[in-house]
Amino acid sequence: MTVGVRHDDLRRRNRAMVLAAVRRLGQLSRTEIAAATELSNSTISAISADLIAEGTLVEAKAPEGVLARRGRPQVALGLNPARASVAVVVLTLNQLWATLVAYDGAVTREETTRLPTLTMGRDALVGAVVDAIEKLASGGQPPARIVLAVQGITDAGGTRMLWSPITPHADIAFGPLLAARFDAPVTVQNDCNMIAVALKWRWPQRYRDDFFAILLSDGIGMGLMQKGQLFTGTHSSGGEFGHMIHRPGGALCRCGRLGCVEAYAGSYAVVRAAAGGGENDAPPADIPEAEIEALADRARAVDGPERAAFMRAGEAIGYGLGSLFALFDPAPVAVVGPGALAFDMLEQPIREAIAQTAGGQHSGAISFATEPDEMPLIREGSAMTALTALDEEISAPVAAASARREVA
Amino acid sequence: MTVGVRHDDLRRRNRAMVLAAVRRLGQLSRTEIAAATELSNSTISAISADLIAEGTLVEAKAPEGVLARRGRPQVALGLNPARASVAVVVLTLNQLWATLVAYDGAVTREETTRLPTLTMGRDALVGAVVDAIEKLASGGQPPARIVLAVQGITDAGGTRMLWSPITPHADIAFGPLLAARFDAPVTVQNDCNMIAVALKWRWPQRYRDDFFAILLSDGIGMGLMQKGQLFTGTHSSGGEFGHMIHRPGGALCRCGRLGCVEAYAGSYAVVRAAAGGGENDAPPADIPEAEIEALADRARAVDGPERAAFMRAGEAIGYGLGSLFALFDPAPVAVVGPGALAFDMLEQPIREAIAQTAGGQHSGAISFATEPDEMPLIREGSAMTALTALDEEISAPVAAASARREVA
DNA sequence: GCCCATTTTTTCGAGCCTCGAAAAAATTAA
DNA sequence: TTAATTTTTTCGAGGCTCGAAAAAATGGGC
Repeated sequence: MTVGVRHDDLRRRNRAMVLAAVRRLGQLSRTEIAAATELSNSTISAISADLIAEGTLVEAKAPEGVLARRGRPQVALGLNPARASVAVVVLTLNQLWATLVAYDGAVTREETTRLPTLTMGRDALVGAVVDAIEKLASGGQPPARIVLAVQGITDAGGTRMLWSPITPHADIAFGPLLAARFDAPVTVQNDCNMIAVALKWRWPQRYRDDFFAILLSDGIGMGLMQKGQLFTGTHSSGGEFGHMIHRPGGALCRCGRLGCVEAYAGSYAVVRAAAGGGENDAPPADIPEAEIEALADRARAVDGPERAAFMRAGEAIGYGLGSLFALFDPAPVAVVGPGALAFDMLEQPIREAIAQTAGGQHSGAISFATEPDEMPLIREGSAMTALTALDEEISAPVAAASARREVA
Repeated sequence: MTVGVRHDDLRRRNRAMVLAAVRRLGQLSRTEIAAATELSNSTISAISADLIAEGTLVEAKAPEGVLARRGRPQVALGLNPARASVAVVVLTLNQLWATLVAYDGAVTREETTRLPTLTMGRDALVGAVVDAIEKLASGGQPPARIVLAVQGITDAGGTRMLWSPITPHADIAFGPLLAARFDAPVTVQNDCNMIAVALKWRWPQRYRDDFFAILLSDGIGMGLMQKGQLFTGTHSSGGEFGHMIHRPGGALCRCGRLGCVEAYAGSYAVVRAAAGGGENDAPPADIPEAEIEALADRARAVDGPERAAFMRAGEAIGYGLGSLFALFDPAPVAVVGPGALAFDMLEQPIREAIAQTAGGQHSGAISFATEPDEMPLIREGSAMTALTALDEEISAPVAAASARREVA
């Protein structure tokens, strides 16, 4: 049950700390690493020598146009891009985005493929992912890790996609299938969780330990950072904000249930409501983005059913956030995805709704930021997820590394 | 930012592991501790010698009627009750429960005081807590730690009570006040969180890493264990399940807002609804338990407004749980407090409501257990919270301990 | 009763790891 | 060219854990 700390763990952890510092802060001298990790210079000297010998870190040549001070110049250490590479695949409705990322985080190769995800067979879908990764890796070193980001629900272990709106097929074990094919660890991740990870990397001062990332798109998703950790469910990717119940017995949701937040705030729900249809009408599928923008323009111009639809969407999101704040406490919110383009209409009803809830006590202090383009975030978050996992893996084999060094 | 692991941490952590193993599993021989912690016998020998020399552990004399095997008999180590004691104070409506607990977890002294919490002044309330602890500690060693459990919201740091239904006074800094008076660390904890802690200690196989403890009383509270850790908000004790919004603009809650779960499921809400009053009537205060039992009996006997009130309560709880499950995934639920006595009427509407939600996918697998008496759990959870914090504190001073040993 | 088998616990030396201090290295300023 | 300065490495000390061996403490069998 409770497991003691062995002696080898110490080195492993400190190696991990060094890698984490370099990954987060970029090129750092040994002295700077010592300051960041609070380890002694001698320890950093030893660890970085190991990491350089292994090819994990490299000494940067140019000290950059840094003003030359007196004394021995610092030599910056950086992640060795050639150390390994990771593959990121993002699967969305009718599209597949594949990216190869070097160990230092630089994007090496990118491919985008269109494919009919809603009508494809299960095996064809898996095959498409395999093909994409194969194409990425062709001619280069095989990826050391693979992250597949999907809309929908994944399992907490990251081995399978349990359900996704992009395909009628449920419970696809992408993890084992890809791992067997490419002989590398694979994790399947929820797209919104990757957005949250990316926000933290990209704007660490704004999105530090606690924040909500709400994806407003066809569906409604959420990624949540709590106490510096990505929040996940106990069995699944969790955080299904869009399927919290806003109005019991209310509007028909794409998931088949009634009254979910998404059934009011998903773009299909807005389109349905604006069209004046009953809230239990089957939701329209695959709405072109242009249609929604036209709807938003109309809503801004005229106080008609379109505007009412956006107001109802904002209200649903606001009440949902209020319940969320009752559980997690208020924190900054990032509104991501196409829906962010209509946030000017959503903000007021959202704030009004939150003010009606327990989370509204400090409603003035709740800050919203918008980011309409979600794809770069999903890819960046996935890449960082893969790379930090790789860092952990690289930190482990102390025995192997020191043995190799002795031989040399 | 990222901080490396120093060498001293190693011993400290392993000492903590040893204490945790003995606390969780009871009297253990050195060999058993080694097995539980996965540390070597030699390490356990060294650590336990230190802990015994400090007076933290003691060798148990009687090997109990354990069947005598061949070989050197194991000598069990246990927590030394005289090592320290902790004080637990539970503040509820009109009552104060104080308990002194020895280091091994045995209850040494208990006191219960009645007091008019709703009408008392702020200082009088603090004074009552001080008096209770003074009385507990009189004649013995001063408590090494104090835990104060209260209904309502506390801050995440455990220093203050932000809001409680038992008093009109908000934001009382019990922590600093008591700490200054008794020269010991103090934490202020939410009662439902303490229930969750207690459930985990008392039935570790049933309530392991993930479960919900729902307190059904005058108000509705929740304690939540997620991934083995007590869930708390980022700024407050969090998990205000009772104030998630069940029906936007719905029934008037004790908190002043409309449509909270508690406004349907708190006992005041059930009484109000059963009495046929409007759902926006001011909620009745301080309902005697007998009245509620009579209401429940009536509801069981006749299909009238009383039964409808319980059904509506169950529905609110069920929808709330459904939203909770959408975020955290389904997990076992413990229904604690007086409301558990009416759970026979609540279960069906709860299950029906959950089945209407995203969390209902596995609604058959969701298990409920009831525990009508919440006070023993609150006290036990508070005591274990104090004692495990003390264990951590005791694990730290390695340098001091070994220095002392050298002198001897 | 005595000796042996058996199991627990302690002791001891080896191997790592981190740290502080001192030495070495690599510059700029004078 | 030398002195000052800053970074990095080296070296020895001190801790910690571990495995193996020794010591301790008991029951079983003759």
